Amino acid sequence: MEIGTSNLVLAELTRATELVKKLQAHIDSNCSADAGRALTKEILCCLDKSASMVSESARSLAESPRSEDSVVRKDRENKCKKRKTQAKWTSKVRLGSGPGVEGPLEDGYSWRKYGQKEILAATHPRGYFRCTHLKSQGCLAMKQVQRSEDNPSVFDVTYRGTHTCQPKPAARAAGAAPQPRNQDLLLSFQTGLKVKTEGLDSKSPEPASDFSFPSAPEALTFSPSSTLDGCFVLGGFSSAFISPASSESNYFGGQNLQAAEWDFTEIVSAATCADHTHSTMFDMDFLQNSLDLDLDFPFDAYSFPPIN
DNA sequence: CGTATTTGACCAGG
DNA sequence: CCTGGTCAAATACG
Repeated sequence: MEIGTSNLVLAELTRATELVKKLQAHIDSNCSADAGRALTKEILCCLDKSASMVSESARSLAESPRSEDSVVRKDRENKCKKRKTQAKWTSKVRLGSGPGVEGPLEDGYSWRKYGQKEILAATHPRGYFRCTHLKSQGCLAMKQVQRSEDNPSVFDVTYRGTHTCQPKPAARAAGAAPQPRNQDLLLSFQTGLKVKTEGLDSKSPEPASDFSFPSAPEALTFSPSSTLDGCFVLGGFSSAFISPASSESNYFGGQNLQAAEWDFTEIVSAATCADHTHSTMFDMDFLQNSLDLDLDFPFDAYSFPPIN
């Protein structure tokens, strides 16, 4: 198995072990059944992730054992790279609108809508947005927004990519506090916060057009996660991925990124087996986010010289 | 008049 | 062939 994958699996197993210990402690001190259930869920998820990592790794090895193949494959991927790489979404956040506010919350960035699509399994269409500064600054951040099925005042927002754009100078009114940036949100996820403003107010009847996003300036509400303390172990992951991803020398660096790609895809998809209100997946998504920056970064983007 | 949104067409992947 | 994601022309907005 690949080194990176082993690390990931190891991290998951280690985490599962820790959780089992915790569960044992809970049982010994006959704590609440809820806490126990939460732990059990966590553990199962860990094991599930590990299992899928292992099976995916095995499959991958069987499919492309030789390097020539991967060269060919890479070539092909370059042709249809767009879909391939962009089909991966990174972080998911549930946002409710504030009282009296229609539409999703302002997250501190300016977005331009580039599409809307009726989704088969959803009653409400999905809106597609990309950063306004895509052209001016090559900012690749995107998001997709969908009104929740059960609670119309809640929006499921899925982010992809990291903002590389600078905050608009003009938009900074003198003395105004900086708005929360996406990175901050992600960091919050990392530290175990969850973003969920659901149920603040649902007085808003459906707007005439069932689905509209008049942007309204509104602060995000953060609530400390009530889930497990120290809910995620970053150790194995950071050694395997965070450092390379954050090291500039590894940009466009080579096949290891290719390999890392499916690792993360797998992880993220596996992470969705967790209750989506749980902060774990945000941690995962955070990692994916930083990697995606590498994979999706256009070579002509500002701030990075083209490769020779 | 420049910028943002809307919306049907188009395309890739499954 | 179906679906989700993106493009781009037309349109609306400030």
